[in-house]
Amino acid sequence: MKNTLESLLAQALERLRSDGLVPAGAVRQVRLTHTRDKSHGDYATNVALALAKAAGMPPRELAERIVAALPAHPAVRRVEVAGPGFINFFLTEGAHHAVIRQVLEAGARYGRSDRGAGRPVQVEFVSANPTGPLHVGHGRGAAYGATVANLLEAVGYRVHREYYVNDAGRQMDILATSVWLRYLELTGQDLAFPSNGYQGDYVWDIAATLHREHGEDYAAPVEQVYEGVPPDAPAGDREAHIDALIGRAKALLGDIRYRYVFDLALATILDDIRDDLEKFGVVYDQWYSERSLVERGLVMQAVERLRKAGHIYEKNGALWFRSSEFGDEKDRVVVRDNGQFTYFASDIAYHMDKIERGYDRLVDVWGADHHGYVPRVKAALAALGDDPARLDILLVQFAVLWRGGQKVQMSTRSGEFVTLRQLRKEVGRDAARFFYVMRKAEQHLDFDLDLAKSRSADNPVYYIQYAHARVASVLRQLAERGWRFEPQAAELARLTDTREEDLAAALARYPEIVEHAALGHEPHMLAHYLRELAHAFHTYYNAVPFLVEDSALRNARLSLVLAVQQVIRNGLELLGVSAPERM
RNA sequence: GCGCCCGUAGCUCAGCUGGAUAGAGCGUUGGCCUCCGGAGCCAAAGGUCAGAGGUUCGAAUCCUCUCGGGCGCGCCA
Repeated sequence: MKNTLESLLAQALERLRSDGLVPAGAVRQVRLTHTRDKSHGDYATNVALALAKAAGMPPRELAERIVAALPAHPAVRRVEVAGPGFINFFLTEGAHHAVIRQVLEAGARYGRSDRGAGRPVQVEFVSANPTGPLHVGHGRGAAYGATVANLLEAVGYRVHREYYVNDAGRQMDILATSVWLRYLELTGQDLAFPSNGYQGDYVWDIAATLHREHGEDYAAPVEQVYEGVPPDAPAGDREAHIDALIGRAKALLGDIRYRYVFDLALATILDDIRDDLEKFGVVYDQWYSERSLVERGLVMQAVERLRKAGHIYEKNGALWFRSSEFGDEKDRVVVRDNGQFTYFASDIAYHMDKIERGYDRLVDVWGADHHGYVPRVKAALAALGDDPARLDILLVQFAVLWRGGQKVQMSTRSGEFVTLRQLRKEVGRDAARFFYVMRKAEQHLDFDLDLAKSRSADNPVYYIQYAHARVASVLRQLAERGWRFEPQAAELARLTDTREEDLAAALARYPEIVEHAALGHEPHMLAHYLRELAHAFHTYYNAVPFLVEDSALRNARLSLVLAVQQVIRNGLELLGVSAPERM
């Protein structure tokens, strides 16, 4: 409907343009919105206000001219100029009700569009280091990224979901060494575990696997391991300490055995993360290995490309990328004085590769604490000759958990509630997925665990799901009374109650909500919409009986209610939340 | 110090990219089932949109400054 009206307006403006009244390009100014107040009709536009100056006439007068030039349309009952120069559209009753049949006919497809025209988009999200289980902080990135991906798909993009696996850095060496040290402890030796090592129980678990499957094959005397290693903090430097231990692990194990421990740790943790996300309803098309970037020489190629383009220089024995010429606040090292690539160098290569894989748009979902990193990645794309505007970096603020009116401490040490797995176990997948995307991404999120678990109206997830289940229940009642839903028998024109009109209007808005949420990367809009729709439904349910003797009216009301159910189901599907038939 | 995000009802937040009288939920107060699921509904009270300037027909929304909160500023990943 909205599109129809927009095209009518475009035609009107085109006529006025050929009369020389409005400038070329005016059509792009067309912006149609739903009215908040019913006395302003169903849709309104402010084009006349926006174009008044360029047209050189008062807004109201221009509005009148536009209305006069507007082609007639059967769904439009009346068009009027109001206020300072708004043009308000009033639709016919039939137009209001038409959406009900549209929803029922389109079913699961209702709300989807081909706006993206199948263009390929890559969405990269979570990408947490595989050095431990997913933290509750990663959960928001997971829920948000997955929902943004779903939304983009719904509006017609071809979406590729990707997880970038940082399997090549120093953190992974620390993990492998931590596992090996725990393994040495399992062989019965005592040692002082490094303060900088990974302390979690999962490290013990991996070490136990190694011990169970390979006995003492990976053992070495602790005295040899620690011989000549500089002291740990607080007496010494913890970084130097752990680096020396990594070196010792590599030396004593040799390349092959070290790599085995490393890969065992990586595979175990990655399996855990994959499983965790799958149970959270988050599935990837690809897990992209940083190590593969290095091994294929892509990192070297990326640096070489920058060098050839004249954006690399040497200083203090290191290679620097002149990112400050592309909007970054300072230049950045890509190759350290010890010859190793920095993490940033891999990231340049990774984004170069993304572009080369032919995506139209790139979406990165990052934790907001990485925001300082945005300019340098964009700078790299620009320096490589690509358009940085093709990359959208979406920053997600942290979530703070609350229980019993208190902030939940989330330190690894306290052993309190830290993993996504635990969160899922406590509040369930549906509540977790919904709560994570309830707020816009750049807003800090207060995640109320008690509320997420409560089964009441206070809890928006249950409130929405309950509306869906209630419709299912109505259908069960229908069958018990020996009736069936007969859509052909429905006389939609009988739906004249204001609550029925409100519901139909809400249904008509759904495709626009999806499009808006998708293009703006704002899943919270869909979450809010569904709550409003559920509210309109509950109000209707309480006020009007559906299962009445009058077949034409009964089937009309059932049509409306089933359409509501369909839209709730479609919306929840995009959010990754289930739509139960009974609760 | 510099940069990014945020500041809207007692609390948690929306506000459709500058529109018409700023909206929800919770909480508070008062109501509603012999009827399709009370995990529900209705109503009332509650606002200097942090503050001050500016831009214009029109600002919670855009610009500048001030105040307050969060985060970030490595040859770490």
